[in-house]
Amino acid sequence: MAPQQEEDFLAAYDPRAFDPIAVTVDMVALTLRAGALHVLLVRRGGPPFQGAWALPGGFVRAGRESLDQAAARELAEETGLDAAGLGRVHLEQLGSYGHPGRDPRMHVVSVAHLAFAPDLPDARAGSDAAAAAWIPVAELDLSRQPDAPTRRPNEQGRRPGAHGGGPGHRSVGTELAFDHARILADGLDRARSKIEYTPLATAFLGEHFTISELRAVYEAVWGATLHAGNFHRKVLSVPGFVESTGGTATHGSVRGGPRARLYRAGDARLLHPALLRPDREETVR
Amino acid sequence: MAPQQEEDFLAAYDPRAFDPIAVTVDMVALTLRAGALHVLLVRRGGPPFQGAWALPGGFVRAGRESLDQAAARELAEETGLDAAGLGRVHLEQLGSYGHPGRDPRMHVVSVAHLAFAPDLPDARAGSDAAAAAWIPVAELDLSRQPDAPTRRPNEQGRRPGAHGGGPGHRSVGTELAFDHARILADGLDRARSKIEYTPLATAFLGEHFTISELRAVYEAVWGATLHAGNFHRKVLSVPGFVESTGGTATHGSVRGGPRARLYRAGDARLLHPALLRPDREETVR
DNA sequence: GTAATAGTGTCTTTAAGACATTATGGC
DNA sequence: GCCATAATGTCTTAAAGACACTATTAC
Repeated sequence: MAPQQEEDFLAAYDPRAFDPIAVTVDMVALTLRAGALHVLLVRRGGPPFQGAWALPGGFVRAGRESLDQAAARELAEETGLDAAGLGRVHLEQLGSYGHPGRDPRMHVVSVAHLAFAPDLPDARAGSDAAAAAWIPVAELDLSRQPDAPTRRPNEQGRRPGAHGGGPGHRSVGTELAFDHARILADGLDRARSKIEYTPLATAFLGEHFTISELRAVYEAVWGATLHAGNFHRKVLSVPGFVESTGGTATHGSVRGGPRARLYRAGDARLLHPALLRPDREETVR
Repeated sequence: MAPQQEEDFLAAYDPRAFDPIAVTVDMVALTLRAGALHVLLVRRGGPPFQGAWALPGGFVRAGRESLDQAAARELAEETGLDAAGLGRVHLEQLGSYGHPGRDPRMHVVSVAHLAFAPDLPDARAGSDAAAAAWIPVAELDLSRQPDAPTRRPNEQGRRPGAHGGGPGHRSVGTELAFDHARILADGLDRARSKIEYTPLATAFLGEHFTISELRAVYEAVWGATLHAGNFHRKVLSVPGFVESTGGTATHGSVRGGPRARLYRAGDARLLHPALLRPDREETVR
């Protein structure tokens, strides 16, 4: 911070000397239910965007918590998780969104976070009275500006009811408040690339899992089908990705087949070599 | 945002009802000078951390600019770049840092940004009276907590004068104010991985460059020496990374050799296949 | 001439992907 | 029996890395 800003700082001790900026955290919490990717949303009870879905979030408590702590607190409030439950959830910062017009009431800078959670019981209302629920990502309208894929928040909020250029055939009550469609889209992009280079796909599963369950995570997040045999060999060949528990599943698959062996997450923090998404050459340039 | 927070919002319209949180942007601006990576720093003129180096930055103007705009404005003020010059600089958001104790005066959330710039004239003082300068990264003391490499800001600021566990043999006046050592370290980590998957190493160079100059960027950012022949063939084999200008350099290298051909940045936004860093297996797990 | 560099060629090893094969279990 | 699945094997192709080699330029 530049030294002359001391003056600004002194002035800032008097909140009335500056227009305030509110700081919030918003959560993109993802989980897998019945093989489909779901995101935790709350229904807005008042204006603006009354009745629309929104990402859960809230104010950072000034002087009392860090951004990560605020995000963890919000997530716990909406999901009912305790500290032990939160320990099984992957939480990382996604990015900050601070366009002055993104909230019509005042300038709000939101620090978005991304969470990968195993399948949890139904969400409950948080400290507030809003209904929280896990919603399939595929049901949401995430149409965005065609020329700004995901490089960084360009912070152009979309108006409620304004339909974008995308195929809007399932946009009944599925538009998100504020710029939350963009935040969610950025979170999904991050999730898709994160599981390429890290073993965090295991954060969507229970402590013990089969290779097929792990493959289902990749298929849900990437929206692609993977070759079962090659995937199996690849996962086992990456050092530290998974380690065997020695056990096997109690049942075969729903449609039959041998009982799969069980694994747990290994100690690697990065995957070498990585599990690269198929067929990105076309969309990449 | 959850609906019950309407009340919070209404209250927030009166700044005195809440302890305020200040929102700033800080810049990690990197460039290459004489083959070494440099970062733009300002010398602090007043307490706290008087006399220490700090990242350039400043307050976000409430209601008047986005985070990216604030970051671009700060960078322009410190470097003297106009809009045209900024167009040749890569700018992206790095992450936000909001531990309540990171600034002793009040709770400040800083949205850090990362910039890759070609070699620029000497930095000048910004709108403030601080001296801004490009400092070799190798001269700075970036020792950090050994168990928290870079996963996300853990927001534990270091005390000035408190030496970490690293080899502190060049820490005379090279400690950064606030938590800026961590922010810079995170920026360097981001830069190191960003040039693996994107062609952004070209952002450190002029419009025309040779393959050797591009290799010098990778060597400076990664801190490793690369095989010249393999690097050359690899760069030319990645579609859209560079394209030939048809011209050649006017001189050979300082120590002799043929005149190198000139290239400019291609149209790819991601590199496929990527240019992976050598020898990461050991440090990775 | 000497030395260092630009650029290319060749070979080995590793990894990814397509496909086939065997065994197991649900129905 | 039927069929989908778990797990492994084989083959081809792509890519990375080690190394050699030629041509060119500064000094």
